[in-house]
Amino acid sequence: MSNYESALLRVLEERGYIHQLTDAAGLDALAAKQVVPGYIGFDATAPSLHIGSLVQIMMLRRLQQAGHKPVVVMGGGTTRIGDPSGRDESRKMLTDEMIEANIRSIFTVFDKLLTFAPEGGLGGPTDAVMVNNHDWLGQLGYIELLQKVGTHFTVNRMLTFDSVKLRLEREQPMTFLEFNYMILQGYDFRHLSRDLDVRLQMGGSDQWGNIINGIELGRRMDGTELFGLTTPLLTTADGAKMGKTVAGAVWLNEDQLPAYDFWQYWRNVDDRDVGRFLRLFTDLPLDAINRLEALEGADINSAKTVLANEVTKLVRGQEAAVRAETTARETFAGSGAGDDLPSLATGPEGMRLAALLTSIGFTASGGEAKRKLAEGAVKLEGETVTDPAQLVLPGEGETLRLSLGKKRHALVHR
RNA sequence: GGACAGGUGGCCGAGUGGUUAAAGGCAGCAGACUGUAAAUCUGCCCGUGCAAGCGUACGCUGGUUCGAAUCCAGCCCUGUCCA
Repeated sequence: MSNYESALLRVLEERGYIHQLTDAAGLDALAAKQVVPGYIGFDATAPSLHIGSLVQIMMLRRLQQAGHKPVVVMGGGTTRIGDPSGRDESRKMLTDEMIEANIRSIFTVFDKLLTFAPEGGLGGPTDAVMVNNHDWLGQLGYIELLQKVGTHFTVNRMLTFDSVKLRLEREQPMTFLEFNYMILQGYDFRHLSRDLDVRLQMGGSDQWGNIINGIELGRRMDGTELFGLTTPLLTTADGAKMGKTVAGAVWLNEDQLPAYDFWQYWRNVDDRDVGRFLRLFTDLPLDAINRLEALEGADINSAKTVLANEVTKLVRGQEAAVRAETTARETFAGSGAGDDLPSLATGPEGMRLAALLTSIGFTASGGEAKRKLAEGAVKLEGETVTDPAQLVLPGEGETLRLSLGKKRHALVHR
């Protein structure tokens, strides 16, 4: 491994963030002598990012910790086009209002992990800022775009990019609109380099091509030297993409996924992922991580608890982490039930078991609820129950514990 | 604009007139085993109903037929080649 001079690259290297780097020596020298504003672009297609983006967010945090300036670029403009990378199908269009609302919602998570400049300003040299690429992309006229940016791209080269090649190979359609995405994203970097003196763009490994475009563009248009860095594609040890669970994506925002479920995701990671995730997603010092990672057999469970606590603390706050852990301990260790479990009121009439399972979100349909009951997967107050028509009516002030399988638990009250 | 190929359940992919709610695989859920892990084995995997059943579903719209994902016509969409 290289011996970096700058704190930034040392940390990123040690903790496993670096996959590809355009000019390691150049960036190292720069970061060692001055503040390097660096940016990562994020999509605004949903009201929350999920943990697939957490590596990037954490990387911005490291950047700031190392004394540099994080710039969060929200793709308000590019979201209107849709990144063709990694997907076969064109993306749905969102309205401007939806995109604005998404950006506001996503900001709340960044605000926990980064120290931002006061609203509207650039703040101190290492204060984070969030910008929206619609602000500059939206003003570009088509002719202007073609003249300024389009002349620096050759179709020959664009066709060699993975995002494009993949579509062509799979004989999937790619619209001209999407084909333009890389031009716009390249322009982002160039714009930011002039406007905010940004010198570094980071991103997932699928963004390599886009990042290179920006670097090229900066060099051709302004003669500026820009740097690019990508993170490894994060898969879990068994090869799946990170961030999918029972209920779908693992969202960062509290209103998309309760803290308890968020905590559980980390508590349940594969043994083999524990060390890597601790390095990437927590601020724990490396020697502490090495100790935790070395645990074997069932002991590694305590490392997973640490992981869950630390990540939840960062993303959801200290209080949420404590609540989630307490609930987990009471639920799994004892036969009790922590009060942070999802809960549901039956109303004074009570509810049939099958309907209850579905309303609480354990099953997607009444039919599935019945099948799970028949499989003996459902427990009420620790007793296996099988009758879908059974009426569940907790007494006044009483709380019943309903479980699907070993992991999913909920509280039912009147 | 022309020729050819194609559009099937979350994804991949069989199926070319009835026994097809549609093979198989992946993903997912549950059970057993465990450590809230992995691997393995087993079951489940459109909706609704206690059930018999009913309702939806194979790009869209019509048609042929007792009966269509399967045949016919028109349309829409995609790809490849040609202009």
